[in-house]
Amino acid sequence: MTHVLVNVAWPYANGPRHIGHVAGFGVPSDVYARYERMKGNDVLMVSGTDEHGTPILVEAEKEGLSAQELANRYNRVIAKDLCDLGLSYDLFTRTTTGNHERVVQELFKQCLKNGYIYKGTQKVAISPSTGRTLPDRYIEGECPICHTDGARGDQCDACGNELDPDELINPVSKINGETPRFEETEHFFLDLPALAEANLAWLKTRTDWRTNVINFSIGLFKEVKPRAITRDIDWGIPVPVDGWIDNPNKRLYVWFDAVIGYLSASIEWARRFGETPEDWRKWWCDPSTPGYYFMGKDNITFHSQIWPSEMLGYNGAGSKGGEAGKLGPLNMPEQVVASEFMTMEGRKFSSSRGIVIYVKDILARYPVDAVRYYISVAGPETSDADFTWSEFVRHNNEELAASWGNLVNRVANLMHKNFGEIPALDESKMTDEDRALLEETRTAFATVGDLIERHRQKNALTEAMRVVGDINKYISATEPWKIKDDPARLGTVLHVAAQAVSDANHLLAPFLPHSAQKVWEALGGTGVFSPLPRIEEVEDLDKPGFTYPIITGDYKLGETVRPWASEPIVPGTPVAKPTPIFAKIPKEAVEEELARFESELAARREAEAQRLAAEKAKLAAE
RNA sequence: GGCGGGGUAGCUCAGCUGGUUAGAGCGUACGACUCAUAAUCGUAAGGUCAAGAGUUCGAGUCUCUUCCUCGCUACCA
Repeated sequence: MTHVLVNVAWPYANGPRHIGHVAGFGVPSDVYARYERMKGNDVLMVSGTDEHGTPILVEAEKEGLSAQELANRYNRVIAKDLCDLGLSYDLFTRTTTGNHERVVQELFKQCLKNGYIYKGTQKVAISPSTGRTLPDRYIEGECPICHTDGARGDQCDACGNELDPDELINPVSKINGETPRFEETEHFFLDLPALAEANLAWLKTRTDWRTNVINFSIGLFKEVKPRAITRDIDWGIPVPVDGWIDNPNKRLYVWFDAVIGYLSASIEWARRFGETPEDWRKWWCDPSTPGYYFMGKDNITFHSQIWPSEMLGYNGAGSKGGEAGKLGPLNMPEQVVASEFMTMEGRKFSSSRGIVIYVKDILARYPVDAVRYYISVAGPETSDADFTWSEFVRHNNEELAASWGNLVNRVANLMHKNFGEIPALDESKMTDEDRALLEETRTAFATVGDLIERHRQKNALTEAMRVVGDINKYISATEPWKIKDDPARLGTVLHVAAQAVSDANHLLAPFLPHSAQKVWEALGGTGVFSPLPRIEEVEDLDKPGFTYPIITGDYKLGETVRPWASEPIVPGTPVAKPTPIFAKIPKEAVEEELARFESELAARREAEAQRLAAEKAKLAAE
C-alpha cells in the first residue's frame, strides 16, 4: 500500500466549532494521517467547510449578512481553529469554490444520464415571506395524534410518532412564526432504490468496521426511498439542467453537494499542488487505494448510503447499469470511521443553551496538546464520552506532565549534568534489564501501530503510555544517580533510557505533534520532527477575485516526517539543560471553568426567557 | 414508536472469535527513593461483571425476558 486517502467530515459554517466536533472528526483523522505518513505511505488528507443549506441562510439573516458573507466569516474562523489544533490537512477548502461547483455538477449530470437521478414532484412547505423551502424541522405545531403542542414537522417528541409537516394542526415556522404554505413542486430525486442492491452488497463486504457503525449502516437498507436532491432555495449550487440552471430559486440539496467535497477537494489539491492536475486519481481511481472517512455518528447515513450511492450512480454500477463518468470509476470507501458523541459535564452539547466549549476558547487558555491528549485518551471513540474539566486537568497533570514530561526532563537532566551530551552505549556493561526495555520499545511500534490501523486510538495511546511508565520504572530500578563512580555503566543506562524516550516520542508523535517537536529538541535533535499545518490565502482557481484561506502543509517522510520506527540516538549529541515541556494546570482552573460554565448557562437561560417574553408580548399585541 | 449503543472495583474505562484465582489508570492506605515539574517506584484494601432464566463440561463473554441509561430517527460531528 502506498497511497492512503483520509477524508474528514466537513464542518458546517454556520458558527464556530466546539470540542465535540473536533473530537468526532478532527483529532482522530489527524492521528491516523500522521501515523500513515510516518509508516511511509503517501497520504492525501482533505476537508473544508460545508457552506450551503438553509441553516446558513437563517443564521445570515439573524446576523444581517448575506449567506456568502456569513460563510466567509465562519470558514475563516473554522480554518484557523483546525489549523491551531495542528490538524495536518493537505487541503482544507470550502464548498463555495468554482472547482467544487463544477465537480458537483459533473456528478449530477452523469447520474442523470445513467438514470439514477430523475424528475418528480414533492409536496413541500414553503415560507410565504421568502419563497424558500422550509425544512421539516423548522416547522412546529400541534400533534394530530396526541394533541401536544410543539411537535416538530418530522416527529412528535411527546408521543414519538413520525409525522408529515402538513398533518400538523396550526403549523408555524420556527424561524419567524409565519404559517407555511404546502405546495407540490418539481424536484430531482436520487433513485436510491435502484442503487440499494449494489450499495448493500458493498457494505456486506466490509469487515472490521465498528459494530454499531456497520449495524446502523446495514439497517438503513430495510426501507429505501428515493430522496429529493433539489430544494426551493436561492443559496446553493445551480441545478445543471436546461430550464433549471438559470432558475434562481432552485438549488441542489446541501448534502448532495457536501459529500462530493471529498472528491472536489482532492481535485483542487491536485490542481494546486499535484505533479499534474490529474494526480488526485492515485487516491480515487486505483482500487488498491483505501479511503477512510472520519466523522461523528450522525453522519453515518450520508457516508454509508448517500455518498456511496452517488458514486455507484456516477460509476453506472446500480441496477439500471450505465457507464462511469470522466472522473471515474470512483473508489468506494474502505471504512466509515464514525465516532460517538461527546457530552459536556454530563449534558449534551448545545450552542444555543450555552453547553459548549469552543475550540478557540479552550486553545486560548490551555496548551493544544493537552486538548489533543484529552480527546485521544478520553474521547467518544466507540461510546459516548463526557468532557469534564476535572478530568481534563487530571489527564494533563498526572499523565502528560508528571509521567511523560517529567520523564523527558529527568533523563535529559541526568545526561546534561553527567555528560553534557548523549553518552555512548558500552555493550559490555549491558544487562538483561537494558535489553528488555529496548526490546519493549521496539516492539511497541507494531503494537501501537496495529491499534491505530484498526482505529482503536484510545487503546493505542494507552499502550504508548504504558511504555512511558515502564521507562520510569527502569530508571527507578537502575538508579543512575547512585552509579556516578562507574561512568561506563552510567552512560549505558542513560543511553538506554534516552533511546527509550526517543522511541516513546515517536510513538506519541501522531497524538502530540507539538510537544513531540520539543522532546526531540530536548534530546539534542534539530530540524522538524513533526510538521504543523499552515494557513495560506489563495485565489479561487475558477472564480477570479474570490479569495479564501486554505490549510495545507509539507509532510514528507524523510524531510519533515520521521519514520514509524526506533531511530538510533547519536552519542556525542549535545544535551542542554532541559526546560519543562508540559506545564501543570492549576487545580483552581477546574473551579474557574465550572463557574464560567454555570454563568454562561444562566446567561443563555435568561436571554432565552427574555426572547420568549418578547414574543409573547408581540403575539398579545397582535 | 422504530433502530442502535451502553450498564464491569469509590471514579473513568479495557476485557477479540466463551476456558485456569476478572484487568488498567486515577482515588485511598502504608512504605521506598531523591536524578526530575513535591515528580517517580513498590505493596495493600476494594467487584455476587444491572436483574432473572436458558444453552454449555465451563459465560462478564452466546440466546431470551425485564429494568435503567444514552443516542439516532434523514439538513446538530
